[in-house]
Amino acid sequence: MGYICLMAVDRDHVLRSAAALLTRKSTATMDEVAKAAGISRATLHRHFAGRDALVRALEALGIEECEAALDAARLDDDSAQEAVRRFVTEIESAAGLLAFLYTENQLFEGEEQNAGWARIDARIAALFRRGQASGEFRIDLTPAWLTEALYGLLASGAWAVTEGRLAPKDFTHMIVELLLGGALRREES
Amino acid sequence: MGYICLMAVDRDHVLRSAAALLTRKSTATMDEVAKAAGISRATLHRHFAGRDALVRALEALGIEECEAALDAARLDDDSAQEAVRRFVTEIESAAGLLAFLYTENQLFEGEEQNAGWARIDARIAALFRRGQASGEFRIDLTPAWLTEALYGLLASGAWAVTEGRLAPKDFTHMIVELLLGGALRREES
DNA sequence: TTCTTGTGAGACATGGATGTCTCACATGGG
DNA sequence: CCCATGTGAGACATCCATGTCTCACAAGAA
Repeated sequence: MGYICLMAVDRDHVLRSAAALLTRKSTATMDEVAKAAGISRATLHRHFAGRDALVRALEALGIEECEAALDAARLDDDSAQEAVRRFVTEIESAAGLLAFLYTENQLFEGEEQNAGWARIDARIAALFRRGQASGEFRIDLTPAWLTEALYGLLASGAWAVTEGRLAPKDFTHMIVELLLGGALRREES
Repeated sequence: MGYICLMAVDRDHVLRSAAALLTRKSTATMDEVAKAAGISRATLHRHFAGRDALVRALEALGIEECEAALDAARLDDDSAQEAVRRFVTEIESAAGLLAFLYTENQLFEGEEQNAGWARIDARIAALFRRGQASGEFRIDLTPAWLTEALYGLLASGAWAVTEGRLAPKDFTHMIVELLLGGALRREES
């Protein structure tokens, strides 16, 4: 009975399809999500009890990918600047999902959010703090704000790509360069 | 008969209340919007034919405030850098509304968007282009991306403020400094 | 006062998304 | 072959936001 594996594969495929669709149209119907995954609404419902469960699962997936990217980026190696660069590179494929979850979180309002985000926030903020401590980053921009700004830029970048205003290949460069270097020209050092 | 004026005042008040509410909870019900404005749902309906009309009116208000901020910022005066600073200062009070409209626009999908945004995009992009031409701004970040990033940072800043992660008084500084200077420390010039 | 006007409250129908159910079918193993 | 399992299609009830309507009330003008 390999059905457990089969279920898992299908579930993941459904999740990926849903993420791809909801990135483009955050209000997509369960019917549309099902069609996008190539399954019927009934089967979709067998995997996820309801829309809420689906969003929660997507949130878990987003957190998972985010933490995987943080791990892969080796935040404690060499300079904080390079670590940021690596992280954005690693997170690129999940940026659309992040953008969806970023706005979705806005309307959770009262409810407590998944603890995973707090962990992720802490790791990213710690990275910026390390950069400040080492003298790489300026200290008048708080780590919390830099973290928030990074999310915002990732979302902006993901949307700009889906709407064709930004070439996918420029995604990482545009985000990292703006976040780290800003728009002003540097004096040649 | 001063009723026209009275209507206009009420309508504006309703619009402001709706903007404030929808900034915090973008899925708020017509009922909630009415309560937030201190009127009944029936009266709200007398001002705006439906939710769609309300959102359109908010869009028009956002465009109006945005263009007013662009005018007030005198984009063609002195350095592009200072013009950006002035613009962010001017737009601060409308940033929440902008953030709401920014995400709302994501789900317009097929429909053509209000031409006002194209005008605004063009003016902001032109500002960044001027900065590049004058040598103030680096040329590897496209004006279109800088414009997009500015929107993203304004939205991130507005949300961070409403959720208490950013002090309102730091709003302009955090956004402008990150956008223009980036996170890296500058060598003292 | 009387009439007009805007409003609030509520009833009511509508539409759309959702959740649940049944049933027929296809596939794959025994 | 026969049975079990997962699936698709569709019917169905339900919920919720929305849009429309009526009616009574309060405030202001004539």
